[in-house]
Amino acid sequence: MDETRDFKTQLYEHFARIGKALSSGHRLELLDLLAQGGRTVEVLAREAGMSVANTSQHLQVLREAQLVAVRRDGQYASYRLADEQVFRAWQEVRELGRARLAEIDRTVSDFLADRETLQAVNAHELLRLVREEKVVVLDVRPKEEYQAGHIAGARSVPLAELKVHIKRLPKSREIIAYCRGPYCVLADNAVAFLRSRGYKARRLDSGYPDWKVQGLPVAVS
Amino acid sequence: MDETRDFKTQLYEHFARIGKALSSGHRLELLDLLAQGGRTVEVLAREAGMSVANTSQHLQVLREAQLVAVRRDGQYASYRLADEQVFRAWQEVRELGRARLAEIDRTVSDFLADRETLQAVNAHELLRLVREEKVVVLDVRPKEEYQAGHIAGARSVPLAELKVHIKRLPKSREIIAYCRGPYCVLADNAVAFLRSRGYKARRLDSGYPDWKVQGLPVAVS
DNA sequence: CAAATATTCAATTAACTTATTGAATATCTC
DNA sequence: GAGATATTCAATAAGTTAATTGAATATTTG
Repeated sequence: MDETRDFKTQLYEHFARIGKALSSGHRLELLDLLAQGGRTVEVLAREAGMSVANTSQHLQVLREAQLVAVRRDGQYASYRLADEQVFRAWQEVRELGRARLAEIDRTVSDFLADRETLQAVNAHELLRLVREEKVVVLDVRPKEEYQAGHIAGARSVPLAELKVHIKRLPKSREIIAYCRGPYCVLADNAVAFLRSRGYKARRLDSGYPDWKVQGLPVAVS
Repeated sequence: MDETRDFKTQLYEHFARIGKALSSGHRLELLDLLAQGGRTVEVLAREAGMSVANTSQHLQVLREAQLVAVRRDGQYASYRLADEQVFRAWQEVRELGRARLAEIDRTVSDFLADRETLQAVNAHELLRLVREEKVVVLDVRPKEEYQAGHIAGARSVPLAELKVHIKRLPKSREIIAYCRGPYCVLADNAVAFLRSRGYKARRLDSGYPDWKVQGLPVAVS
């Protein structure tokens, strides 16, 4: 029965390829960006603060583990998540980290001192508030990410445009901002700005990909 | 805003600690064993075919990532999964591998040529069959694992005892065998043996931890 | 077809991970 | 308290991974 041992070793070694792909901070950041929609190498490199060559190499690793797919588009290579299950695996790792690694909470509250006062709304509460027309929902990600997919009924107001757009927001209704995910700071900044101007505002506790993967209503344009 | 970059880098680096813990075949095998219940270092080493020192080192890595917890018990150190979420993360990695890595299917069908003919039952079908009292359910894992927790209504018949126990099984009802997980071969062997003796038998397509994590009825004794 | 742009590849270096070995520690048993 | 057992630790050697650099390739634009 030593064949059984070889079989097991080989099998777990295969699964470990997935783990290896998830074992670098840079690669997780790339996956998290790709969860918002496809992107070129250069854009990914800029957004993740890495060199293009290094980004390309990490993308090769993700591609070998079949977590991302690439489509050549003229002179650009456009990468995207291979499928939604890849996001779910990253989400599971993220939630496990949040639950078990105290350092994560510490890092977050060092950087975002007022995270606790934010009273973030969860996805199901938000769905109810939207249905009852009690809130205005703002997608504060870059416009291209909104166009690639957004929460049904949300308006696109990239953080940079919020200062201008604010005049068109009602003070009578609460405003809910969301962005890429629970650790994305765009929504925190939006909420802080809105509150400083006397608006009632909170953030969604997760992000667009989390909303989508739960099967909640989305729109594309 | 370079502080934001540092914050992100640090945060993703923390999450990558979880990925790193999942990036070795040996460690995944240890987690999969621990999902059946707590075990000592020596037992883990024997079951995973590793040296005790090496097993201990891998367990330290898992412990630093907070995926396992240890309790000293006299001269033994007993390791267990830190919580059920750890199993879910491993399960997600496992399912992602199954869905995306063709090598996994190939490795399985090379070793278990008749996997396809097995017509495995899924958890919800099994639950229905049990409720309707249409089947006999056999837990073919070692007795200690049955005692640490098993599917409600299942009988403990470790594979080695099946030859003796077979006399007490009805030919009129179908027999469903299950073991540690979808890649555990104990249930395959049990089904092959039962069929060779003229019994109607199938296996559960997953294992005890998968059943439990779905919230289906379990028993302990 | 030359120049510009986007991406990948290959080579290098530094840093990290793994398995092995043997020693150290800690608990139990007599 | 001596001997046995279980686990961890420390040191080593071999193997792997990461970031950087500069060159190679491939596509578009003029």
